[in-house]
Amino acid sequence: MPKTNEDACLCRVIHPKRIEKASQTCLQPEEHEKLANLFKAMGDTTRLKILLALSHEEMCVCDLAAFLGITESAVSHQLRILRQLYLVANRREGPVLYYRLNDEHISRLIDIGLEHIRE
Amino acid sequence: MPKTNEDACLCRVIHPKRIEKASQTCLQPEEHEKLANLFKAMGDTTRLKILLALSHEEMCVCDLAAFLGITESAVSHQLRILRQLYLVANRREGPVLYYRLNDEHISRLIDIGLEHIRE
DNA sequence: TTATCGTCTGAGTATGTGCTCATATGTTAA
DNA sequence: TTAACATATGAGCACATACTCAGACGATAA
Repeated sequence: MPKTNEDACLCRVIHPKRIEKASQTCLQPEEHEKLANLFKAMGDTTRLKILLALSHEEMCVCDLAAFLGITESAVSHQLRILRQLYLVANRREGPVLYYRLNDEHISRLIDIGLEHIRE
Repeated sequence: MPKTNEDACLCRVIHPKRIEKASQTCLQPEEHEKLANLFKAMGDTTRLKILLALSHEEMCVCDLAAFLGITESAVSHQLRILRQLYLVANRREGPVLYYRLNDEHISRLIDIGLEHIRE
């Protein structure tokens, strides 16, 4: 059994020093949760389509529903999630709400994600 | 009712030109699915902790289980998902498998995600 | 005011998912 | 070979979630 590393534990192959080092990478619990929620929000095919659609031009709920082929209610539910996480923002023009990406981070995340899957 | 945009539809507030433009942002279905799966994989708190832990040094399943406080089985299940999406890679040393991040994209995604939530 | 339209929200439901447990696989040492 | 250990995998269950439907809310126009 290889115990080549001097920091290996005696009982099993556990490396206390590595675990200590790993614990330094921990985020604050709220930050960790927020970061996971950000990726989770982008990890749904419908929401990802919305983000891609908004990456070039703002659109209203009607547009998005017609584009995605789902009800406006479903779009609204998803937009709520994206709004709460500051992935999208909106602008009112009369009764119509126009949604857009909130900042540049979203497009950058998508670009890097695409780089990864195309590697 | 505002129909300020010349491309607004008559029936409702639907903008055909915007929808046409949005459809140009569509990815190939397999790519779209892969991209969503990538973000979905990073959107679970357990898997995100694993990725953060591996961001500085490789670790074996034992290490990760001890670090996360969950069973090795649970870790193995999550590592399988991360492996299949090429988020992590492993290296065998005797009976022990050491896991590491597969490439630089993962760290960059995490960094940009952190920028976003800290904005 | 009322009527209409765009959007939002709560309830209900079907599907997805992350864990535990038990077992299988694969490697090393005796 | 057998035994021990590290890891992987399948089944089952509890919980999360994305949709539809029905109705509410908010803005505009008559």
